[in-house]
Amino acid sequence: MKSSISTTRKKEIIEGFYTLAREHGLENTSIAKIGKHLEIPPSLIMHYFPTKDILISHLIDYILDQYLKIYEPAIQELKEKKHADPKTFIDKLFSRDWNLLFDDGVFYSCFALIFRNKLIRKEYRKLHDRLREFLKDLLDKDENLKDRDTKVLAEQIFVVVEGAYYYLSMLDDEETYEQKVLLYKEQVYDLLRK
Amino acid sequence: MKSSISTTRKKEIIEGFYTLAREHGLENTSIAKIGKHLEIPPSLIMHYFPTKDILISHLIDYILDQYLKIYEPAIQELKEKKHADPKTFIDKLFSRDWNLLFDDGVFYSCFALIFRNKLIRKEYRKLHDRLREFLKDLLDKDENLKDRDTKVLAEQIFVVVEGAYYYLSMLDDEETYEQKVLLYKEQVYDLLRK
DNA sequence: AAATATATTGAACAGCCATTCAAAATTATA
DNA sequence: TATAATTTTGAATGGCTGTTCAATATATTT
Repeated sequence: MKSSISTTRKKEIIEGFYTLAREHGLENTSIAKIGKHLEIPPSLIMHYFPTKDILISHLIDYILDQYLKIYEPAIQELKEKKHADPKTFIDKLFSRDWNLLFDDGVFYSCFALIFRNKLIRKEYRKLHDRLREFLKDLLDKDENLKDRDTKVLAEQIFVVVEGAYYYLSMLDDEETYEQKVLLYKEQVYDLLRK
Repeated sequence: MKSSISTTRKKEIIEGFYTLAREHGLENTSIAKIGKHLEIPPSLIMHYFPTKDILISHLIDYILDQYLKIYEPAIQELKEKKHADPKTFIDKLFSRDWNLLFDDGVFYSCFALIFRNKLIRKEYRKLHDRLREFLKDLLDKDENLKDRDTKVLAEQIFVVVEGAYYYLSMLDDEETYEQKVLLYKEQVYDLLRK
């Protein structure tokens, strides 16, 4: 129980930060605004996060954690089965409910920070490498792929997924969106059966 | 000649903005700082760009223009030839000198704005669609691809390219970088000969 | 040369920014 | 219950933000 107030307050602050960043953008979210949102003085935020840089780096931890959590159910589900069909996972990757859980705006705003902050860059890299490794493990369970280089394959799949979401986020038209998703999904399937 | 001072000043301001954004980040670049950098009062900047939003939207025009310019030599060169080898173009896409001409940090910072600004989103989309259309035209000149859906193919290629650069920007290690580039390039080649 | 339009200056603005600090309230420890 | 540690408050800071405005300088048109 010791110092659990501290823990929950920190969590509360980060989540408030995330909420406001999602609504008004990362660059428009100040410590004072977070304070007002949570009905606490800004000095309390500074008490737990001595500088804004530190606050931001914790926001990034939170975001990357959330990002990973989206994969988690699929990961869990598929770990239990001995041999799983990667297609189930691919479908999840491209399913709509994914994006509903996660705000790409904040994600890319934070991503833009990797170019001037080595630590943030490393954190992003670590996350992406972990996802690739998981997919590799998954592919290794598929007998059809047993003579394939699954590490390379996992990488190629994620490159398509990441490029897909990058481009998809520019689209306004629902119909076009769905149509492109199908296309990219097919592209990943092709990689699997190559 | 009429009102050419206005034109060059505007250009100067935008380029100064870009330079500072590249150095210190978009969110850390203020009108006052641009003024100091160019040795002009901030009010002169406001004279040409009435609000910061307008200034930013012009920066984005500039960036997307630059982005397109990277492709231009290749586009020009290949347009002249009647039937061109797409591989030459792909190689250019993955060549190192590309990134030297362009700052991904500013590009992705601006990209993050598409999520809360429909106009910016549209501009980004337009650029990416133009590049896809160009590549399609290029692929259409290749006889080996004459029974392929080149529009789809161009899209698939760019998805790999964009996903590749997204992931590559997280890497610190030069050697790993080069190795991944080869891998992604191979992935695009596979699409061509599929 | 006068009148008009454009370009540039510099000072000033309120409002927000991250951050500091000392004091108070609350909780845990002895 | 006294002491110590943690949590919370509220007021204050200087510096930076985008923006306004009236005045001046320079260039263009009449």
